[in-house]
Amino acid sequence: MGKEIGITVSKENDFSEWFTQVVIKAELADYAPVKGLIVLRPDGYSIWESLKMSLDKKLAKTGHRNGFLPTLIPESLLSKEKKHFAGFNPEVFWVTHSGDSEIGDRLALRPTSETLAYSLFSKWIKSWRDLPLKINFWNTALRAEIKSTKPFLRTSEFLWQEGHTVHSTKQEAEQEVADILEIYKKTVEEELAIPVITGKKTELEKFVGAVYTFTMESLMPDGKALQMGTSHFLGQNFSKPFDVKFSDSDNVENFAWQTSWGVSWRLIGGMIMLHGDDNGLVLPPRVAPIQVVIIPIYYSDKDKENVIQKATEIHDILEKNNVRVKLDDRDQVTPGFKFNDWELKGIPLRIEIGPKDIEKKKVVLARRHNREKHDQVISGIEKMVLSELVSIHNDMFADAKKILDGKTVTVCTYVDFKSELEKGRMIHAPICSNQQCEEKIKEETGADVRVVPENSDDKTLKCIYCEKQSESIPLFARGY
RNA sequence: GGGAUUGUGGUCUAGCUUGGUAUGAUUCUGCGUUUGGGUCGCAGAGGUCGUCGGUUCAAAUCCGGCCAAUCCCA
Repeated sequence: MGKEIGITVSKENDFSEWFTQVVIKAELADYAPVKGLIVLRPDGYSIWESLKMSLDKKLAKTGHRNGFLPTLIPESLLSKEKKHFAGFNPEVFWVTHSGDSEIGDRLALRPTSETLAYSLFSKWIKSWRDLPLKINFWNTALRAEIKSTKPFLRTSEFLWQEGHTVHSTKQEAEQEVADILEIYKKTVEEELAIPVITGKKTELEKFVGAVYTFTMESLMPDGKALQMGTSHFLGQNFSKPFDVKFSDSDNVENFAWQTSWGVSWRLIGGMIMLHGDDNGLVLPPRVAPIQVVIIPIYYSDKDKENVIQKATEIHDILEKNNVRVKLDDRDQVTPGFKFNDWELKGIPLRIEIGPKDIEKKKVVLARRHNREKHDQVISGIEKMVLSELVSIHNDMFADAKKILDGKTVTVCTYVDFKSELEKGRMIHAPICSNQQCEEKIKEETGADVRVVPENSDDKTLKCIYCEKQSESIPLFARGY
């Protein structure tokens, strides 16, 4: 019995259904009444808050400050940069009425804020002394997703941050784009234990309106790549139409150099897919809303008193050491039920304590991610728990890295390319400078260039599609 | 963009073919019993059958629109 309480399908056999069940049953999120929208529940939002805090700290250190932008953008403004607008237009939600009266210049629910932010930047910036301008916005973006929506991965409204910076020189802006990518990578690896591959997007896949786009990609267990964050060098593509100008020290007017970058709650989707198992969610310790759960075990009232007292002591000492800890003192369910319950919710570390343990002055520690149990003496437990949490994170990252590396291959022919793709691999394959080859490969196989890693230039091989001289060896995969 | 499937107490579900008082389990509340990997018993609570409309004396059931979810293909 109890089958219907937990996850009813295996991750391996029915990945898609598994993912949805974990999201709903671990109480991270639920469906909203409108297509493609989800509601974040406290455990889901708490993970987002952890990411936000971690990123905010790093961004503050590098001179960024947070601001807030409204959701509505007039069409006249949104369409000012034509390529950019054309790229987004099909998925824009439009507000056409205010009450019963029609709005002349209809309003877009922001798909992204470049146009709105930059129309203001042109007002705020006059001199080189006003630069660099580095603002970050924590908000949501709305993009109408007609088909195959998935909680956290593809939703019509999503939480994200969008950073926008303005610089007086091209070099400084390019440095910013690279620095942010590094910050993103660090955050994802250190908070979520997700290994990523960084590099550039191709012309075909870059952000419309950018000169170039940096990206970080990860591979999910079903063989599809997930874009985890992007950082765009915008050059002067927006400063010109939006008139973002500054006077330099010689009092000559120049167009500014700009960047924009963002990560979304997709990161949470990636974390669920990568680390979760057949028992449910597995949370990396640094973002877990609860890091340690204590399960008291007792038979008689007398035992109960002793056990609860000891469990409370442990709870208090852990709390004093800044561990997010919960004592599950529910009386109406059995310890066995609690084990399953907290495993479903992915709590990284469990402490079991019963009469037998108290006699021996120890407890049982159980790790969620590999389900290993071992005894631990009570004295000095706070130090042990803190180091366990670090070690759990490291193990989770190492396991994920092993999977990623094991699923990344290099091929030289189109035949091999297709067969490796069917096995759910990420593939390094040489390609020429002709964009049509890239397009054809995407059309015929569904795989696109996820990222062109640094130092992947190579002119000594043959393009897997046309067999002419290669330009680089980018990384291909099917994507989310 | 094309196709298929689904929607019944919080959750899973029977009933639908052949229209007539909505089935069971789980959950929840109370009491007792149990508690080291999803205890058991008794009593009680909980449903506009996704939604709007049509057919009919009568619709969860038949028909249509819409909404939502899932999967497959481009």
